[in-house]
Amino acid sequence: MVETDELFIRDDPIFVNKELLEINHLPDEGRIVGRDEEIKLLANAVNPAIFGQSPSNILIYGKTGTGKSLCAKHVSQRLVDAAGGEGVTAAFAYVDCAQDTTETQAVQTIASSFNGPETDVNVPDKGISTATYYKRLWRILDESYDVVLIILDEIDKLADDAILMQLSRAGEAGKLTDCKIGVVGISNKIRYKDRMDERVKSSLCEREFVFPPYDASQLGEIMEARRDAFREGVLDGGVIPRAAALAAREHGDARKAIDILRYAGEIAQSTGAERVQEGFVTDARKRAETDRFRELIRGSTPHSRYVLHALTVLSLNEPGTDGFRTTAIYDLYEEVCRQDGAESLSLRRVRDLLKEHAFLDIIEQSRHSGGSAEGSYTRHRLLEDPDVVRDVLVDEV
DNA sequence: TTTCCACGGGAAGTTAAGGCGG
DNA sequence: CCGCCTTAACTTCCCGTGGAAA
Repeated sequence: MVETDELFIRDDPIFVNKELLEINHLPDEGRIVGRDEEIKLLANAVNPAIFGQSPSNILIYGKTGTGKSLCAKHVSQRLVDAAGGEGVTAAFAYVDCAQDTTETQAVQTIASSFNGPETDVNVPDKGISTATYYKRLWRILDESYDVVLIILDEIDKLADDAILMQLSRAGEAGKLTDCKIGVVGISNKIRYKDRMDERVKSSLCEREFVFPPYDASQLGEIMEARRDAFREGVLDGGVIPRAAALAAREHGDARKAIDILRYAGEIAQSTGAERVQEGFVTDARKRAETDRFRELIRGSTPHSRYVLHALTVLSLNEPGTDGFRTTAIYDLYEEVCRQDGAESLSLRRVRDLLKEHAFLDIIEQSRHSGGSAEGSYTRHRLLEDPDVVRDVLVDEV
């Protein structure tokens, strides 16, 4: 036990184990809720690996917070353990493609995570060519493993398909002699497959799974499993059901549901309330949304925000419309620029900025055509709550 | 059918900022 | 510290698109 220092308050009146509500906290085995079927199917697809045979390559789709990464990691870990029991040396690597967007960065991450002290291969952080990273990766794999799984999370954030091509053909091309590779791609864009190279598509998508959003009762269970984060009896009975209902109605995103729960606790903390009350949930949701959105647009350029600002104003003025066309947004955008004393960018550039927002799922684009001499055009619809966007944009100045 | 029009987006070029070896 | 190279952000030019009107 750690010695207690009287100077600091150690008795948090609300939380006892707040880590349980942090985003990177992974539940233990058996605490994964409502994904039994998915886990079984995933396990089935990679099952050959425990005998040292090639596992199927997998593509997992599903919106954020549906447990994709969680299940992929969970199944991979169990596979590695099970294979060990059969005398097969297995391992898995996890790559967050949002962080390693280029081919080189991704290979580097894979190679260094498989590399151990027992190999005589050195994988430097940088300084060698992509081809060299591959060569070293193949050597590490052949020397140390019978079979490996490579999880590529947020695979749609990759700049190109090159690494998928390399990984999927490593065996055929004779780069690897002993080791087998299984690739687990994770994407939250259902349409990701459409723009994949045909050759990659056929080999990578041997098995596909779609993870549905969680429903209210599952979200409730997920939060219930983290009740230990709070001091006993502090959490009012209505809080979790209310948060679950709210989260299920909007997105079915477990991560957001847990965020809501944490913020509700923080609101109780900061207002000095003794208990976390059901009434805190609404505010907690708003804070969760605001924080998440702030994070999403953190580091974006001023003009990127002006464009968003323009679309937000339009959405607030005419709620319920199915979107606004590019030129309407551009006109208002120019106005926003003038108010801010900034020179406006070209229409061409604004089109690209809108596309970037669409990529981040901040807005949704749809093509339309028709009208006299109007040809085809794009409509843009804000996916976020306009009030949240406005709040973030306003105090971000 | 052809013409017309506003729009979409590819290609190539410019500029400023930042990292890197010497 | 300097020259060299890469990258991000943005522009300019221009061709393709698709339905309505001629």
